Amino acid sequence: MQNAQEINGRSLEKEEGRLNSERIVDYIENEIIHGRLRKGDKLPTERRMAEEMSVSRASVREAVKALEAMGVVKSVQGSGNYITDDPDSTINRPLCTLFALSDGTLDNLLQLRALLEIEACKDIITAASDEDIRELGRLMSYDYNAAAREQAKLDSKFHMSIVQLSRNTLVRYLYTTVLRLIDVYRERVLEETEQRGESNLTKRDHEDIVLALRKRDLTAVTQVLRSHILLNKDYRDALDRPYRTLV
Amino acid sequence: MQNAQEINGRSLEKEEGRLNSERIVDYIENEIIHGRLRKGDKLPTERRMAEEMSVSRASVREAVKALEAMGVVKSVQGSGNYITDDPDSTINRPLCTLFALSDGTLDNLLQLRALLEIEACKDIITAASDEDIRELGRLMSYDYNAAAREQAKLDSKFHMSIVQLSRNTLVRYLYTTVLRLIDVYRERVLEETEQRGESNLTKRDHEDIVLALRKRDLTAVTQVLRSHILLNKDYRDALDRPYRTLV
DNA sequence: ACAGCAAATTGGCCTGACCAATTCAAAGTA
DNA sequence: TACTTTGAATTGGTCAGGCCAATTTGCTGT
Repeated sequence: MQNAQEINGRSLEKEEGRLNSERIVDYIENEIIHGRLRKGDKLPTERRMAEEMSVSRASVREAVKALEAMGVVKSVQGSGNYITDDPDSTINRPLCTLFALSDGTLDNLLQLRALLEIEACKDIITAASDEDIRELGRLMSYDYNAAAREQAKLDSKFHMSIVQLSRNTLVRYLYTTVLRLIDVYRERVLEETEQRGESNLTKRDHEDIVLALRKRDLTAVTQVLRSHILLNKDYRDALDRPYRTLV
Repeated sequence: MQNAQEINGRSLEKEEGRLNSERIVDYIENEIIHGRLRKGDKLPTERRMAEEMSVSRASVREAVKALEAMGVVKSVQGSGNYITDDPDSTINRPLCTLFALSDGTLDNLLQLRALLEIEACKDIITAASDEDIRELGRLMSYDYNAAAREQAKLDSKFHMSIVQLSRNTLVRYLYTTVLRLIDVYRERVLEETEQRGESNLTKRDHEDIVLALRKRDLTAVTQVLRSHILLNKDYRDALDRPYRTLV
């Protein structure tokens, strides 16, 4: 088998120390970072890549699976491997298990959540249209007497909608992940305690948030958000325990 | 070949739709999240896992490579696969290419960086010891006349040291990643423009930061950090261009 | 022009083999 | 006894080549 190869004039020599699959991952990552491969593009066939890079298909597959784990590639049987950028499946899972490994606490999560959401609100206050904010108001008017589980879902949706108005891609991505991590815990709590009313507090908070946004009052929105997120009594008992032990 | 299997009483039936490698990833992730596998632990042999789960070693390897891409596992030839939690190799690369895919701008990055570092400073001001802050001061006193590249490296180290004092695991992790993304760009700039003095500004800022921390003055530290990070003229021309086009 | 079907394509998975780094225990030595 | 050496066993890295299953493609007949 050959050892040196060229693809697009780029050398793919068998470097010392690096695994085949790593080299392939690097190559594809590079193509992406430099814009030669873009969202939706189809990668060459596994068999073809294997041949071009003079490696076995097994190595190529390991690379593809790695990229898929990073959420950069999506495999479709019978069709091909495609570049994607789903922020959900992406950073999400890695960050989740990583966080579990790291003895991070629930409080860590909530703190970051508040940080990101407040940042998004800054953007909203300075740049969002009145219509955008009105839309948030509509999202807010859901049934606050529905089942707890359903309600939690809508609550998440409300907050997600806020953050989606941020102009910062990274903030939107990370918030998605952080909120999901929190939701996992929330779900767990719901399983155990099942139901419980008291969503009036939530309703009140949500109204206050939208109101403050409408007034473009950052101080107010910051205050409400901090208490809404950080002082939620559902979390109080668990704040300082490692997230890992909660889910 | 068998289809149903049990490991630790947990069923691993061949579910519809899920890939073998995915099932294995899920299984291991789960073991981690629930604390049954911890940092430093060694995974079972690839051959053993393959046998236990009734799949081929190829599938197991795809799963292991996926976990490695997420930074959760580290493979060592001849030795084994180990649970790790290196925040560097971890979230870092995925986030990097993902960010490249997403049209995120350099400004997005800097904004988030400021956010995280200021959050860390809050922690420092309320909880760090005077000794910790003195240590920062020592880190700061490096040669501000060294080569630009060397200087950039020390600058990063200084800021990293600040954030490492945060009690929030997630903040520390994310900052590492964000800073690295920025450094990639910075490195690029250095390659092009090569050298240039003017590090007195940096020196001044760093002094101000440590001073403000020493005084436990959050307002001051916030102000200095924001201008230090956001108003750096090196970035000015590139702020609104997609990060992808910069590296 | 369209619907239906069959072949080609493409990813998913398996077997079984060999290499290379590491580990480990037995044998040898000081 | 304690340390070193060394070779076998272990374990990840890679390969070849095959079969299956989903999808795509293109031909065919209406």
